[in-house]
Amino acid sequence: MSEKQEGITVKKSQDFSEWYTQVIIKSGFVDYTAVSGCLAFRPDGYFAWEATMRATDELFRKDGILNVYFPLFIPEKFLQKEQEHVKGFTPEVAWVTHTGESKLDERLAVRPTSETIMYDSYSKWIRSWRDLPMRLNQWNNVVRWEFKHPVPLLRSREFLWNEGHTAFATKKEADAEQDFVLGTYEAVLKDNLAIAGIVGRKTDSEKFAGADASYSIEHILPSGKTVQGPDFHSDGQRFAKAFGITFLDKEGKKDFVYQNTFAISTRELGVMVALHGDDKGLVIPPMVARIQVVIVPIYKEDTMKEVMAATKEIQKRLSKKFRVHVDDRDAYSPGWKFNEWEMRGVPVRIELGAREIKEKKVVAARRDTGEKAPLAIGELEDGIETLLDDIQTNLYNNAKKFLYDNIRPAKTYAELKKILDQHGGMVEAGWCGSAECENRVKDETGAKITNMPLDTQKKTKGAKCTYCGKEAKHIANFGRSY
RNA sequence: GGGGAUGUACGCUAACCUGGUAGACUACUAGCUUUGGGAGCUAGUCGUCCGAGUUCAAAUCUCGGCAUCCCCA
Repeated sequence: MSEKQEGITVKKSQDFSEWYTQVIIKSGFVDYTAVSGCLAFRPDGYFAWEATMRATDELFRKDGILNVYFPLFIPEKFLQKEQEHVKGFTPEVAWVTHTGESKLDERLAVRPTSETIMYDSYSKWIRSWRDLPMRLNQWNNVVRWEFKHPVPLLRSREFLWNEGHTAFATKKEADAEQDFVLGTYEAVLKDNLAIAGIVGRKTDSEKFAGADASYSIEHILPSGKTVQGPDFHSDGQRFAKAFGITFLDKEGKKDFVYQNTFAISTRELGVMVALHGDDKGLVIPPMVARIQVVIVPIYKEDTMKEVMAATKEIQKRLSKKFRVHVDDRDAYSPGWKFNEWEMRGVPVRIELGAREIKEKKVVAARRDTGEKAPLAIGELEDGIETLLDDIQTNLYNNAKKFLYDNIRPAKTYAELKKILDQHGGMVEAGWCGSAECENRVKDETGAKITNMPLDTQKKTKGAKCTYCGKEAKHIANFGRSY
């Protein structure tokens, strides 16, 4: 606790960008470093990522996905092997060209994603149908040096993520993985970061470089902009053909594997901050909070001994079930501490003074609503547990409500434009499926198709493309994205 | 991809136009005093984004770079 900061000086509703930057930095979640676009994750921020990572990893592991690790560097010739892939990533690759004073014969890419280096190994590891499915995953960092204007977490040049890379004998088996992965990501987001998103299919022009089809979970931020969350790609046999990943099937016939890739990244932490934070600062969902409960002892000189003894006692009890911190700094007033812990987003604060000791109750303040309520010291564990559960649920419900409140249907193109300008968010509209209409809308409004939600596709009957008026093949969500 | 604005201490800001001892608040350190919603006093520490140019002299003027923010595509 070496530094203290003033509070947040702008309102979330008035200047979202400024608010976001202030909250994320002043709360001590992450910080800028000397390298533009590359962040330092501070203990609270990294804890939230670790919690998200652990939850995801656990679900992957239970389903049979195994963790591996591949090099940070990728030989240039590997990137060249799949043409769509190289086209998509080349503009943003950072290169290693020298070691010491000598120039490398072949420069090495700092991985923007690991398909190419992993699949080179897959081609050696996979020989028979007995080797399949091969479902591997790695937790690592990647670098995409494209951005003109980085935004902490939401658009960082280096970010942390998982990259799952699986290989199957048949398309059917490969496709069957999609529901599991997207369902896992949805659950992880809900149960940990308390955020929601729209699951859908990307259009051909927005799909992953090298994939046959891409699926994503899309978020809406309070600024009205959309942001892509976790994704899943059906790669078909494209990479298998480029990297020679073949196997002999039961009949002794040689075939290429069918592959999927999928990822969730530290960008989700940015979405969490953006959605839950308020004018007082950060609000961290209990599941990912490094400190879930902060105890602020309140004493005068004559009550100090008694209050500190009670504080230690309660700390000892609560630490068995929760992540607890006691703020015993003598130099600061209780009011100062309240403000600081609120800015840092700690879910529950316990106020404990002579008055509480006498009444055998503490004051518990919840960060999400700001409500203060007495809790009986005798039943403190239950009371805190209920409170933390409530906060987690409440944050998720609010995030979900915000999401759906900001998706509005449009029947006509004029309506679509009007909604984008007035509200931002997503506009649900019919689309004929042509790249031409998609691009026209993008050029004219700046909004692209975030995805085509899986659960609205049945509404296409009778719907028209909002741009050309022809019969709609899809219901698409349009939004201006980060 | 195009345009605009801004860079002074951890943060916020003054001096810049009109070149001449970088100052306030906050934070930080020490001591005293205080402690139920950002407490006070005293003393101290820390700064002109980087590089080049003009000049006796540059935070200030010029050029370049870098960074941050905003708008448009």
